[in-house]
Amino acid sequence: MPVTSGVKNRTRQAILDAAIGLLADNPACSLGDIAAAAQVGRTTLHRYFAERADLMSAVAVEGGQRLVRAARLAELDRGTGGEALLRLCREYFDLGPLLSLIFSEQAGECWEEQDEGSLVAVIERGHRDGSIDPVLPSDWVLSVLWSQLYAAWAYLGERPESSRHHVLDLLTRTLSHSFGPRTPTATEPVRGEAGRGEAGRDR
Amino acid sequence: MPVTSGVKNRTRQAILDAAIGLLADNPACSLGDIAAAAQVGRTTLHRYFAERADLMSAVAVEGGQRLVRAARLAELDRGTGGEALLRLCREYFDLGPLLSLIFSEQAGECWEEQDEGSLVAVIERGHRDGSIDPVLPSDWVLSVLWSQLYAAWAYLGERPESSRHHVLDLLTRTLSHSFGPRTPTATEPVRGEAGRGEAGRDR
DNA sequence: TCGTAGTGGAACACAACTGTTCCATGACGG
DNA sequence: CCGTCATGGAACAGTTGTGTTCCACTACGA
Repeated sequence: MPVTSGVKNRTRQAILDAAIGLLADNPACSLGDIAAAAQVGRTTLHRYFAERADLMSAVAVEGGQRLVRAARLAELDRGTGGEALLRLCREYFDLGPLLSLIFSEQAGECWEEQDEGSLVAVIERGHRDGSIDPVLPSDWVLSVLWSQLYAAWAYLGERPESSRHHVLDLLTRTLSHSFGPRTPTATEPVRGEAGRGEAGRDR
Repeated sequence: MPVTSGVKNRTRQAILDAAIGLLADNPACSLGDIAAAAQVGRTTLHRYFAERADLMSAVAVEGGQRLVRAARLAELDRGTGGEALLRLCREYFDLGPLLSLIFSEQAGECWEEQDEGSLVAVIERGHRDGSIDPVLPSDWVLSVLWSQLYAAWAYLGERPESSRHHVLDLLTRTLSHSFGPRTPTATEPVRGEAGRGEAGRDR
């Protein structure tokens, strides 16, 4: 198949980028707004994506690809599970507005698919190698990861004075503390955990 | 002013409850849906809230009141800053769907207002008494608090098999780890009522 | 120069939501 | 029994977004 002329590729990409940017702020924004943001006529937008649903699924596919690319860059096989997860977090942070979109789960729903599985594998590796608290279920760890990722992105957006680097620093700090049984400079036996030992937690 | 008849109060409250529940899932839901969920005619809804904006601001006011009430129940003055923040978190968790609404910041915008200030005060107290890592800015701590609160609520909603108590437990664990520089036993205040005197853990 | 690919604008019908008006009904107290 | 109170339904006009059609314009290669 011909590679759709290059011009069409660029137009299509511009529409997708605009869609991601606008939908992140307002998942109910109109196609007219998206077309305008992409500097494209609404007619042209409809020429590329016949219905709104088509655009949405294309955005989902694009987002999924970016996620996979980020995961590859993070080299999840390297180091402990906890380290890999933090590297992934840095890569994800660069996804920008896509974070809002994924987190609000407005567009598609199959963001992760195959991804989900490999991330769980990384977390379980962390459970075994001691870099992630084994008490925390994998899907809970993922929830915390995504929520803090989104929080960091929103935090950066609301505070132009704080640098991307600074926010990323706060993020990795709180995240690693959340997961690690006691990652930072082994502060010593936590295991005592007074008060909660006997309570029949967990069912 | 008369207390608006009691019946009207109940109707008004039913509409507000339905609105909070539906808007949490879909901030763009129609007034017809809200009226139906409240088991009320659309006409009646318009009789209480002339325009959509009126309903939205009433929801914002209602939410703000619930926030203040939760903060009062948390007795923020007691114990270390970190302990107070975790107690607040438990109270906030009970707000249910309101969490989604507040977090997405769709409705009004003045959710916190006066609240914001007192929360920052609690966090700064935690900075001083050593229960919250002084390196973390107050607003970042708040961001993490809200995002994980929302994540926990969503987590519970997607997994009917996990108990409210279990999720709350995961939440306080990861949250306290996020904030505390070295406060392993900070998760103690699970009971709440008993063991007051132990609070003197600050340095 | 001509034909084509890619585009944009104008117009249209259609659907959904909104806000309003008018009227009918059931409950309740005097 | 009658009046009011609170309500629900039906109908309407107005707005906004959607999806489609048709036509005009520009750039570019043969």
